Amino acid sequence: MIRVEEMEPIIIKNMSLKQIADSGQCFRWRELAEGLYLIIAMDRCLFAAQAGEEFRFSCSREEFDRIWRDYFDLDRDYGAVRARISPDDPYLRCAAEYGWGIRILRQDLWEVMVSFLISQNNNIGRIKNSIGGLCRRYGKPISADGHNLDLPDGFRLPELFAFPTPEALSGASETDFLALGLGYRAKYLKHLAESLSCGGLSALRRRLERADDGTAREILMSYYGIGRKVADCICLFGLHRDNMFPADTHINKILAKHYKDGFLYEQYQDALGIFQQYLFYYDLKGVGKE
DNA sequence: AGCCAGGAAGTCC
DNA sequence: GGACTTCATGGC
Repeated sequence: MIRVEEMEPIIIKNMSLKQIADSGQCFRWRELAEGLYLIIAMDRCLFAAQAGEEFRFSCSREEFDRIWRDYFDLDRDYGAVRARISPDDPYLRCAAEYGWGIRILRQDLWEVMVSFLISQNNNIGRIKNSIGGLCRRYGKPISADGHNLDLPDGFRLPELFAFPTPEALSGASETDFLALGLGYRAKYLKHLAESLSCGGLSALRRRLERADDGTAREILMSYYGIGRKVADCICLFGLHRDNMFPADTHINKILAKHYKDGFLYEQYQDALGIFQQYLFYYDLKGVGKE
């Protein structure tokens, strides 16, 4: 068993590493062992171990408070959010109870854009493979030095790579992306990487930050290959706009089946994205059917 | 073999 | 504005 013991263990409620890893919002977490995850984000790596509400992290306390507390969205009380679900909404209550440990991570905007561009009409396993390939080919190596890990004999850590920059990806061709299994999305990524290279990403970020939700969606949809659903995913997962409610095949199926009389969009304002994740995960795991 | 996967663009009307 | 088709590709 691998031991992670740099920090004193801390207690976190309403968080399940396994549920987050399986929730389809991030595609690069890796389960190294039961309850132990390797997380790469923001050009850093982190080893995280969970036993009940007790968590151990491989970074210093200072780094955790400065970087990862925000990444895990720990300043939001998800228990209070769940308590807002209407008593007359039994399906969402069940979904939220099932996915009690899901949180909306504060991920890097560019990584989210690329990830959900690739996600369209695709399955999560293949999305993970494609993104993993992109990082191996075009991402900068990351070191796990400084992380205090007690590794069992013979255990070898995988090579770690940062998510590739727009500039790194714009150097690749559509054929290169096809070889990584991107399919027809290869040309979308080629366009996106080129238009956001050389300062384009920073400019976009600034525009999005001062745009309202509708405008942010429109800006994102103006890019080749980004439609309504992907734009909403980028707003939710890349900009942490918790009132966005991306409707994919799972959500549409749920709405048609269990919400023929409507969904409480107004009442659930500014928590819609979290509730969407509960519903998505519930259906993804096959619990919510029938 | 056909259908599905965290859909979007193109092409009709 | 819709409805319908096409787009890659692996898994079941």
